Amino acid sequence: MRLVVARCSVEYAGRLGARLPDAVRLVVLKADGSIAVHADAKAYKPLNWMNPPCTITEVDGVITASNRQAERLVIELHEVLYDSSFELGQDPGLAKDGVEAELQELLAARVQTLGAGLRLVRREYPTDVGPVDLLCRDGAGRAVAVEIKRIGEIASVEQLVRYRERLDRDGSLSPVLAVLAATRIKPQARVFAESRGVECVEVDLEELRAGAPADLRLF
Amino acid sequence: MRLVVARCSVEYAGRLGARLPDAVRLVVLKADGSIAVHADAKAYKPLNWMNPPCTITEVDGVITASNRQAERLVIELHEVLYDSSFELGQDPGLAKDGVEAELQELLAARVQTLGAGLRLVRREYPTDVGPVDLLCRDGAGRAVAVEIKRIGEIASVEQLVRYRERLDRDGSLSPVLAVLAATRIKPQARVFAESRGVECVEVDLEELRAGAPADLRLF
DNA sequence: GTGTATATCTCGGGG
DNA sequence: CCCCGAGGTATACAC
Repeated sequence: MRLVVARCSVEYAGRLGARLPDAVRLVVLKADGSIAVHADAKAYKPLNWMNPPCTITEVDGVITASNRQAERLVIELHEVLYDSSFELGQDPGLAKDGVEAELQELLAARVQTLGAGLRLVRREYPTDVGPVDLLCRDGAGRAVAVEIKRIGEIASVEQLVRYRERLDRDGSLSPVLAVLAATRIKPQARVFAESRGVECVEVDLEELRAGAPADLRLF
Repeated sequence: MRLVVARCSVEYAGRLGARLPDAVRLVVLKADGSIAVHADAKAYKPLNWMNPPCTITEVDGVITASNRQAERLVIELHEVLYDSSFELGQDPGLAKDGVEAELQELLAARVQTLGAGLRLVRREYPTDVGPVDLLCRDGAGRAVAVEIKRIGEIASVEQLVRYRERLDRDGSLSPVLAVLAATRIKPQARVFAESRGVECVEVDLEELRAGAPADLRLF
């Protein structure tokens, strides 16, 4: 990893055009061939960048990065305050929990949390517009499509309605009920769900993790 | 801006949990109070970070950042290879073109590109599910809702259909036509648009910029 | 503040 | 290769 702090101007031409006037910035050149330009604000987003694979050349204080799509990033270094390289090695990587995948796993093991009498048919049930998170049958044998989200928004409802529409074409499933399950469902999403006949269920991640669904805790 | 290169381990607890084992990484502490941890790969995304506003403390080689939502980022520095600060000053900022905003501006000035006889009623016409990019009337006086995208996808069509549904409740507008305008429209979006009675128009950004719509160039 | 839409989104997975 | 979905998305903007 090479770190350059320099007064520089930057120009990007590709999916859009962008220009950065002369100022002091941090330029990071990483081992994977990527390059990023950072200002002294915003933790997450670089001002300009190019992802690998790209080829980077440096001639007379002008760093040029370009890729296969003919995007170009040109950094003119006017005054270099710092320029040094470090050997970092491969990163062992990031372990995560609490994402949608975990929620799906927990709910698949306890679909009755989503409605009394529900039983799981399949996770990631395939349709030709994408996989349904959970396909279930309720106590009366009706098919139930479940979409799982951390945050339930309008787009989540639309996604689910798209799936239901497809599943309804299958005579062995139709008519299909739809349930949106999320740790939080935004009010407007709830209203929209109502208008589309989609049931909303808010689930408690901590309770699911503890292994005791709320409906069993009542006793 | 303070740059620290160090062997470190990192832990984040908040919207999810994440843990980074011991390895050499770059830690960037910016003037706006943000902090980011980078590996030697991926131009854009830090491994871990915390956005401002957050409070950062450092005690005995342990940097802790926390924010109002009680998220916590803890970086344990085990071996510091480099640690230095730079004065960068305020960045003059990024000028962009070619984004959706430019496309909307160009199309607003030349709505006839989207259909003969069209005239603009309003940009960002408000509905209670969000603003319609362009509201127009066609030669026959019918209301036309236009959604503008760089890339037209299925979600774009659904967004537009949502708007149309709302606008149709207004007797002075109903029945409302819908047009999806984009520099590129994906095939599946096109099929879906057809099924929803949404017209698709691909527009040429270069031609729009040149100021001469295609339909006028025929003569 | 919440809610909505955009992004050079990035990133990963599946066909 | 493209398409699609998730993200601690971040970020801007309207209400």
